[in-house]
Amino acid sequence: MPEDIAPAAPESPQSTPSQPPVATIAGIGRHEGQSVVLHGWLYNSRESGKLLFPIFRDGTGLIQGVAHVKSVSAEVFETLKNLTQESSVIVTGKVRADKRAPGGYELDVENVQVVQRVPESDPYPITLKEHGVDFLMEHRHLWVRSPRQSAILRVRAEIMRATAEFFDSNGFIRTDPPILTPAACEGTSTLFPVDYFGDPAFLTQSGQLYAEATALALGKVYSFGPTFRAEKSKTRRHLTEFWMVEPEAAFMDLDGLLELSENCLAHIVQSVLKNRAAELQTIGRDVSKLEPVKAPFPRLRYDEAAKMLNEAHARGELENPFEYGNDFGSPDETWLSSQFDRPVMVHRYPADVKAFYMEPDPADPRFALCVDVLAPEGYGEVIGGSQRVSSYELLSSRIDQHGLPREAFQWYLDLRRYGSVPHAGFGMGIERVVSWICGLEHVRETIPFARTLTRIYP
RNA sequence: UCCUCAGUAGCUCAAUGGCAGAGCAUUCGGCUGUUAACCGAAGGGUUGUAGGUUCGAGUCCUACCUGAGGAGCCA
Repeated sequence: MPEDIAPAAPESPQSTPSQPPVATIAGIGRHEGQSVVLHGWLYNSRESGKLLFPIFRDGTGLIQGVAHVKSVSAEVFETLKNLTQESSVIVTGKVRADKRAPGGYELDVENVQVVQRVPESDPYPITLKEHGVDFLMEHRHLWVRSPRQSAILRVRAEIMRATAEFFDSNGFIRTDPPILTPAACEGTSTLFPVDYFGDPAFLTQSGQLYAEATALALGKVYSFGPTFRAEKSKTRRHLTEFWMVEPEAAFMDLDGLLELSENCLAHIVQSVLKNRAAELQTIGRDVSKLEPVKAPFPRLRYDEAAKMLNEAHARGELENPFEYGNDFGSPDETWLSSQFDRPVMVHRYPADVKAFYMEPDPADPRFALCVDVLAPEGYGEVIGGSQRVSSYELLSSRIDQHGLPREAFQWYLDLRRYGSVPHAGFGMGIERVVSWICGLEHVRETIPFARTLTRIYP
């Protein structure tokens, strides 16, 4: 139970003629030499005899405070000396530039008001020392306060903002699909079932089919939301709940889709480099690996990629031989994506290993007009897309061949009955993009609260 | 679903089949520029669970539970 709840915050924590202005740590340089008020938490505290060094965080950054026994009142000194990690505070102090400070500034503390004090009997569980994955994920609601995790979430927000900006400024209209759906779009084994007033329903695993419908209404559309897959995957690239962006455009062919993919990814990466440089530094990301990510991206036919994989295996760089005709395995993707300094676009896979809705290549129907975009440094697939089957007859027979429930796809077949056109789209997994741009080991750190095969708490 | 590894103090980890240990965190004391501060002291344990082998099991064996990494599948 929280204790020491302070009375209501000051009537006007904002600036008044007699009170210093409320500042953020990120913007504190604008107040050099002035007194400011910070709203935040005690991140850590060091002391050296009669000198105290409380470090505060406010969500925008960290700043070290300095308080000497003779520079503040006895009451303030005692309060600071006994303050516990992650106690919430309202601090007043004077901003001073200091070369010793990592952020360039220190705060000479003048006053501190404790909003809620963390009791010693139940200290904040996450210390500044090392912790294991299980412990951190069990305390994810607190782990997000750490500087590195906060920085990752800021980069995620920028990636989402830049993604929306890209599509909005290129004539795409956002049309979000339903999350509750009556049937699978690719197969039923990986769906989360829900009870819909007594009828079976599922959480969506892709908004694509609905995006195709709105694309034929509005021309160019995109959806942006959560999707759910009950795959029993335990890898650094998988979540059971993840966010996907799915653009879909009428009259677009595979070539147009390749251009759209590379322009979208390049815009996102360059936006993060421009707007979140400080966060990338906090995370420790080598930005020289991101700077080359500009259009055009290298393009490989499936056949060329397969040849490269075979040669790599012959040189001993890949353990297992690649069997022509199969989809690429995870190690294959990792190797391929490590060969380039920017994402590589692999297109025209064998139709047999790809989804039922993909248009066959008219030049050679054994191949599908599809593309996988593989992020560099071994991060692998971040985008999967295709030109869609536009013929009613072909789509209808494909649905039967794949054993899909015909009734559930009547509305989807309608799109080929009434003014069918060539159209194309892709799906981009936001968490994989965040993981790549931040240079992370695992996607579980890219989303505020990850849902994985073994975890649904907190 | 399969393969591999792990589970000991709040956390991170030690302990040859033979007395249950350290660092951090917490508490107490010291230190006027510390950068995961440092120095001294104290408290803190049903060694994941259930069986088995043994004079003796944290350690060996069996089953189960939980987690991690990987495969397949995918974004």
